[in-house]
Amino acid sequence: MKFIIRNRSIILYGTSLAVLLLTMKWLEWRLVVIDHAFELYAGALALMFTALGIWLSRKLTQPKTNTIIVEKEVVVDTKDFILNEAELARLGLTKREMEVLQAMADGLSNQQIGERLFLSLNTIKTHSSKVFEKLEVQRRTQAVEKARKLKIIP
Amino acid sequence: MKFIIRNRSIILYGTSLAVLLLTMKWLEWRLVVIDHAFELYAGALALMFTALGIWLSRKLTQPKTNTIIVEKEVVVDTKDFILNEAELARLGLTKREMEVLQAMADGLSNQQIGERLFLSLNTIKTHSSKVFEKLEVQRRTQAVEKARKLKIIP
DNA sequence: ATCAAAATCATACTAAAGTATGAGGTTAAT
DNA sequence: ATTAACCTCATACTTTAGTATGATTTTGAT
Repeated sequence: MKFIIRNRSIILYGTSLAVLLLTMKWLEWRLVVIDHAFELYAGALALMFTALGIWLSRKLTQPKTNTIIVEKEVVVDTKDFILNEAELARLGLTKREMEVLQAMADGLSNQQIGERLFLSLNTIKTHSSKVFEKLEVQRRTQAVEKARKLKIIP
Repeated sequence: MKFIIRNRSIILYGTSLAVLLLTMKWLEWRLVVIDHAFELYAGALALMFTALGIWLSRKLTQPKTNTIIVEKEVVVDTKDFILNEAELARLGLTKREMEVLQAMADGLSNQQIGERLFLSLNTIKTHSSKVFEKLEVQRRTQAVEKARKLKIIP
């Protein structure tokens, strides 16, 4: 059953051919009677098979597809923080200094930063002072502001 | 000339038809000699016109267009700060408190904020304390952090 | 191995930030 | 006119931040 469904085009084509050949056979007899109708007969045949060809073509060939790609702009919320490595290099902030700066940006107190990084309060003070020097600021709030502007922290 | 180019398919079809009819005429003569070749002749005719039909179909049908919409991510620098008025209302920050908060976010010291807003240092301290209360934080850095997260300052 | 930069921590100090409380003055709504 | 919220400022105090200086230790590069 599935075979029939799958190959129905081929079967149909075969059947059509058979039917047409029979028709031709009948017309063959007609030709004896009305002799000069041959051109009409041939024309009809041509038309029929042309139609069959067209139909076949449509059935059997998958349609041509012109794929039109339309680019739709999707606004992506710029979490896209691109670290400004040039600035970072220029400023010469060390790893630890960056960590302290980041913690400051998170709103932590020096005490809390010390706890986070397992360092003493004094060490944090030293580091933050260095950060301020390098960023040429006086306060942690300014440091965070500037660091954000320079894209060295998110 | 343009007419020829535009309708070349039709012209070709017509020409093919003419050629085939001539072929048939020739074959008609052949039929007299080899009589039972008629089935072969018909079969050939059928095949030819089927092929013609297929060719015609392919030429004449315009291709289907599959429009594929590709979502392309476009990075838009979200300067687009949308003030979260809901949060602002919920927190109940006053005008002055907002001004102080903004100045804090700009990295100013309380002294500088006082100068900017023509207020005394003590007034700024009062305001900032209120801001901290309302934002439920202890330090200015945390206040700025939270305010930014809540989208009440850029 | 040596040298410089980085990292750690301390002490001592100053400056700024933050808290608590109270007291007038202004303004807008009832 | 009264009330409540807001704004202003002050004093007194505590806490945190920031500066200056110096010492010791790690670490990476020559």
